[in-house]
Amino acid sequence: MKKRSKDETKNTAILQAAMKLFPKNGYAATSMDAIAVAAKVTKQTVYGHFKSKDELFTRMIIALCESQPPQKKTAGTGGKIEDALYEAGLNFLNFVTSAECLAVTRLVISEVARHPKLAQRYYEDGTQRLLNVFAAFLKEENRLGVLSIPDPDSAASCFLAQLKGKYYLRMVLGIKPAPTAKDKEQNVRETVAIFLRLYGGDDALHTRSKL
Amino acid sequence: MKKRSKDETKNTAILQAAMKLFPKNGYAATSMDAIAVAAKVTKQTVYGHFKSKDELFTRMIIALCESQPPQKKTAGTGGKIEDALYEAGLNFLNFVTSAECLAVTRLVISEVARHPKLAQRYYEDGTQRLLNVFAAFLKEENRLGVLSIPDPDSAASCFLAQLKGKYYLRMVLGIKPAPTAKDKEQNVRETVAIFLRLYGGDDALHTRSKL
DNA sequence: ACATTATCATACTGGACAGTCTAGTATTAA
DNA sequence: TTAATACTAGACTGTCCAGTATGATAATGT
Repeated sequence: MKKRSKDETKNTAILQAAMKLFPKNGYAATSMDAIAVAAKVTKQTVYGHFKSKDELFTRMIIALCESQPPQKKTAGTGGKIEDALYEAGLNFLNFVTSAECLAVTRLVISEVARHPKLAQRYYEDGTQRLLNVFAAFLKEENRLGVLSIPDPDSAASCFLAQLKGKYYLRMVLGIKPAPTAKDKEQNVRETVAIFLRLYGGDDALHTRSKL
Repeated sequence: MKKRSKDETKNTAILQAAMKLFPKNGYAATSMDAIAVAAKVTKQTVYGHFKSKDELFTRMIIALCESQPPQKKTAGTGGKIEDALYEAGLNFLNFVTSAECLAVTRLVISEVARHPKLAQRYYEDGTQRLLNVFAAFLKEENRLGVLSIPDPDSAASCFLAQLKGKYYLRMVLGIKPAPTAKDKEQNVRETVAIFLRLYGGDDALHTRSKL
């Protein structure tokens, strides 16, 4: 059997072109020709690597999901719990409201009817995972005695809900004026304050010990 | 000047066909022919009433915005504030997670890039307005002495954020299993509890006086 | 009554685009 | 070296669809 393997670099070039064009223009308005051009490849090659537009779209979204960096844990590093929550919250908010993330989110939402499994996957690999990471952080703080939250999963959900609540839908809908960096910081501060009022308990507990 | 006016019933038939088909299939996948058929009208007539697909789409969304029923006020009707919040919250949540509302939301989101003004309008006539109504409700309760919330707008935003936080994105993305009616009720109860812990102050205040 | 215009019915145009085909060149496993 | 396969280049097919054209009929304001 003589078999030449397909060029991996072309494959990723095609995927990357798709990652650029689909979120920018939407599924229908992105042509396979345009993707081929952007990937500097012939249309034939595109069809050699992906058997249809639909498959390319699907694999592109999956690749995006898998390329999401794992959120770093910051539990138990000393310092005030407020600061840790603030940092985690700001990271989260900045991530989900970044232009790229918003574009992909809109894309996935627009294809919910035709690609329900993709939406499911996107949610699990995105929102769900971040929720779990944050809940794990809270549990760790619980264990360290810094916090004492009866239901960390629920609290995590509450925190992230509050965080996104104010600006997320606005930004998905592209409402102007867009919130500034200061707006977001303010939002995170308020959210942390609310969270601590709800779950912080005694003020003396808010500073984490090293052990 | 002799002028025959266009048939109003045809106009609304076309709009209604558009309201049915666009949210169901999306902009690109809804053809003007299909709309004409659904409206029991010729394509010519469609173009007689709306000069392009784009205009029909735009007017359809605007008509939807305008047809949204004003949320009823329930301030100062006696009974516990918890119950009033619960009722308002459940109404809100059921409304925004109804199949029709979700479909339109997805549609507007999918067209953000091409119709930014429409998204703006949709937000203002939808979310924004409900937010204002709820804030007005809180202010009224403030005035009646039932609540004493320093910043009712912020509190309203907080309440609705918390309400949507848990299930809204899930439902926009069509994540299965979909939350049941009981799930939603539970969610509203939790949200009311959180709200009252944050803003309720003294427990004695939670029962509203008739005056 | 009459002219204007809405509506119907149906055919047509022009463009976009998914996917295929052909034919030639380059690469690489055996 | 050689046979298979990837890739290039570009033409081609078939379909879908927005929007127009034609030509006839029906409604309506004057």
